[in-house]
Amino acid sequence: MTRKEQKEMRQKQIMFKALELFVTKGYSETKISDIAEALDISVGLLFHYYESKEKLYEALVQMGVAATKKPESIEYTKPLEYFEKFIEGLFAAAEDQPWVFQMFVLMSQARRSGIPDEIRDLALSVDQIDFSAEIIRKGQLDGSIREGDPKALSFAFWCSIQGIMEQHLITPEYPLPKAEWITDILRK
Amino acid sequence: MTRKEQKEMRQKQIMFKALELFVTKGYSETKISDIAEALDISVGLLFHYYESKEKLYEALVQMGVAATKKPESIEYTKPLEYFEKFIEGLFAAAEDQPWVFQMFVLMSQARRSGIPDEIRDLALSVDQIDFSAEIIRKGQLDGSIREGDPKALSFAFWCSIQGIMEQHLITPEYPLPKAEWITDILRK
DNA sequence: AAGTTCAGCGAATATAAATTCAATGAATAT
DNA sequence: ATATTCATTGAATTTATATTCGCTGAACTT
Repeated sequence: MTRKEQKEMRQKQIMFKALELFVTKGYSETKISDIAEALDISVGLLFHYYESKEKLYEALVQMGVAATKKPESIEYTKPLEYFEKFIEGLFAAAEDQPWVFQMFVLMSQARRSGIPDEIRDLALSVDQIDFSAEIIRKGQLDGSIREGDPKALSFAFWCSIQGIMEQHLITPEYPLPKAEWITDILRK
Repeated sequence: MTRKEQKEMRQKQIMFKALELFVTKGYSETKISDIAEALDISVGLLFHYYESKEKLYEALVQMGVAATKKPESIEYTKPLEYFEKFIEGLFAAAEDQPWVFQMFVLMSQARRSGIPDEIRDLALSVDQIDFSAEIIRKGQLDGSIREGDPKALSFAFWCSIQGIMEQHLITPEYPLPKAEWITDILRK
């Protein structure tokens, strides 16, 4: 293995393990040494790759922003379909690509307080609520989505998703809900 | 003011401020000195009242357990009513008694990992999911609640509530959803 | 009204976690 | 072949925060 490959592999290793621990245990509750131990590497090596815990966190958020901006936009004709497909895609990823799920939670958490402004702003740059409110407005026009402030509806929808995903990471033994149950928050 | 009164007042002051900060900033992100500064008291005084940060946290969870167990059980005839009334009560409290709201979030967070077992077990002792699953089962029998694993439905419902409340504490400017939108997760 | 308790303070200490650094040897470059 | 780079380590250091402690004066007790 070339050094370049090795380097990239380590970086990925560290990021994905950090992602996992940050979303399950919490950022502050996760010690650098927890990550190092989980990967069976020294603490020093971690600092060789990331200059600080905060930078590592920031790198994760950057990765999340990049992943979100990828133009794999969801195909849909009816507004409700958009939300349904989104949830199904997300829940399907829960098993084989846990990082998709974890990243979603990380991004939501990064928008909260207690996070350095610079990082929070990054995370806020890909906020779903306003975008979804637009789709909801369309759905209200064609009668598929219930009446009410589109932003409030969007808020309710995304917070529900968020709550479900956070909990699922911690207690994966509970079955995930059907996508339909959640979209019924919006359905007329 | 007698000393006894003074003592009780301080204890309450400390607890409610800690509750507020713990749920908005997070437990680890809240420094003891943050609490002291917010109350304009010395750090030493805080330790005069609570022997450690963790004990303070535990005292809060104890308070939450006690509050939950109070037999102010919700009156209802139809199962869905139970959930609707619960949400309405909770959301109504958001303005005038923020601590009700905050306490609910604290209890949910205390059930997660990263929390000392002893405290988590306390919080788990008043877990809603199993209790609600029973009510959901009844609702399925009388046809008011949709088909599906009652536990999964209960999980979806409570996680949604949790997600909404957590976010509301951090961005109170977003309007809270109508109770009906959320109960439609369960409605047939 | 003298003695005791206790709220309250702030500086000193302890602890835990993040971060630095010098040393090593294997991979790469010249 | 020799020199240079760099992944890696573990011990030393720094930093952040929790916790302790001795002191003070006001409130209670007898």
